[in-house]
Amino acid sequence: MRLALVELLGDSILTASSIDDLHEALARAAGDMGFDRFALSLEIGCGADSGASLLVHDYPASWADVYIGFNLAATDPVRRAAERSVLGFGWQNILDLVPMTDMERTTFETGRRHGLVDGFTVPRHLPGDVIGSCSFVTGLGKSLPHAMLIVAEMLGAMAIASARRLSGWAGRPGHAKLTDRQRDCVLWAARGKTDWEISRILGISHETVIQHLKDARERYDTHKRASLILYALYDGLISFADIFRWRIRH
Amino acid sequence: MRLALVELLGDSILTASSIDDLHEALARAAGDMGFDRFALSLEIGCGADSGASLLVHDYPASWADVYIGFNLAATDPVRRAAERSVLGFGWQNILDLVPMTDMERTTFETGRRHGLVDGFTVPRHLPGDVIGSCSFVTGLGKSLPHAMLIVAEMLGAMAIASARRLSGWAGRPGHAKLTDRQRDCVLWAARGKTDWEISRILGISHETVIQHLKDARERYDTHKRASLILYALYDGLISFADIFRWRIRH
DNA sequence: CGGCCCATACCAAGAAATGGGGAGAGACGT
DNA sequence: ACGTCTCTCCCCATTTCTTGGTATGGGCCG
Repeated sequence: MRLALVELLGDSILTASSIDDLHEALARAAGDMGFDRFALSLEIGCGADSGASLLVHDYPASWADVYIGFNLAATDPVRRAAERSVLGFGWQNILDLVPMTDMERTTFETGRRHGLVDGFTVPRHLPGDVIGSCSFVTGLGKSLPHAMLIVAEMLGAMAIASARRLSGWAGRPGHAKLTDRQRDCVLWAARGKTDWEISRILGISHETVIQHLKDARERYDTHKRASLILYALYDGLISFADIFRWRIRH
Repeated sequence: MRLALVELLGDSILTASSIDDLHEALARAAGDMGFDRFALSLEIGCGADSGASLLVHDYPASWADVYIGFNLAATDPVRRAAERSVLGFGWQNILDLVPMTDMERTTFETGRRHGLVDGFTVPRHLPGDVIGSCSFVTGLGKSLPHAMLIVAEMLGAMAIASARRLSGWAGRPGHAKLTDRQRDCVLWAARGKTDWEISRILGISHETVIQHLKDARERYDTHKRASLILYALYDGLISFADIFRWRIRH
């Protein structure tokens, strides 16, 4: 019974007491589900603060060397798709989530030649805290175990939660918090307005807008308008919905 | 068989063609799992002003009125825990995730008096995009259907994905495509580099970087560097991990 | 009360981005 | 062979952003 599999394997993943434990538990889980390999990736503590990254996998060493050596993560479509999806996805369906550049296609094909033919990736994120994904991969001459994808979805999520716990990251120490007016200015800046336009919109002087954005940049310890916007967006102070003003119907 | 339940109910949730459809599917799912009620919340924007949100639920009207009227979301421990958890959690375990203030305890107790005694909440987030949670709730004299929590975890995630799609967030067609080089420049711009710094990093002339960004802006029909970055981010051409990762390594 | 935060307003100088031109080399497909 | 696209490079003028200051008034809290 598949659900018993979730509970059994899930327990060993959630109670792992070390990264090595987790490696072992995930390797067994991947095998039991009918996959050949796994990879768990965690980016911890992104945003204005620096954090750490964690990578646990049993990919071929040849591929791992190439991947890390040439920083292929930068052109890995799987990783990027993982940040645009709420649910797990098969690698065949990546194009439904994100467009692929030529470089990314190359990275994907290179992986395939190293034996990473098809896979199922489970994304799980906490804004301002962690960006995680867990992939289960099949090799040559094998197709994804479709009946097991639901199990993979659960186990992948558990693996990410477990890795986050093991990494000892207690969350971001302190959000840079903006005042209401600062946030207003950042929001309108994100909407593409100039300082002068913002001043007309908010009914305050041009110099005041400059001052608010100056203060906001300082709080985020950055010198760039674009970075300020990105930090505020990542922290959830503003959102794409705010920026593009899309209306959600009820 | 419980996993068959996931597949059956999950299908009706994922294929819902309207919010009303989704409401109906979730109500049936909650009942079939042994819960009494459900609430699905999609948050777009943490700021109070235009922060669009989607709320689908079958909570008692009396509670909904109080919750919205007094803006209890601001002191709802369930909501706050949902922003700090990777996996679904039972309301009994909220204290493992976040400390609770007196006000939050009051909100929690008030909900309990309105018949929301215990619950299981599934969080699911996409940084810069959506903060979602789906709760399944039991009433008086009933305990959580523990065997069904895994099913709830899956169905809750599906409900969030479905609601996100229905709200018009997913499936935005017509991506402007950038060339590889344009994307490189946008990415480094998102990392807070000036045009001149980008030229040194990519080993090309300052003028060329300016040209690439000029072309990229034109493709997205914008006149602002920040907007260009946001569009590329929204379209999935670059990601938060792309933007922030390099910091982690150095 | 004095200190702190917030919002408001102003000035000046330098750095950076933007918009308007133009141009050549190489790849690719029809 | 021709057009299209990409990547590369350059010039100029103008706008916008960034940084360094200063300053006033209001509100809140110990």
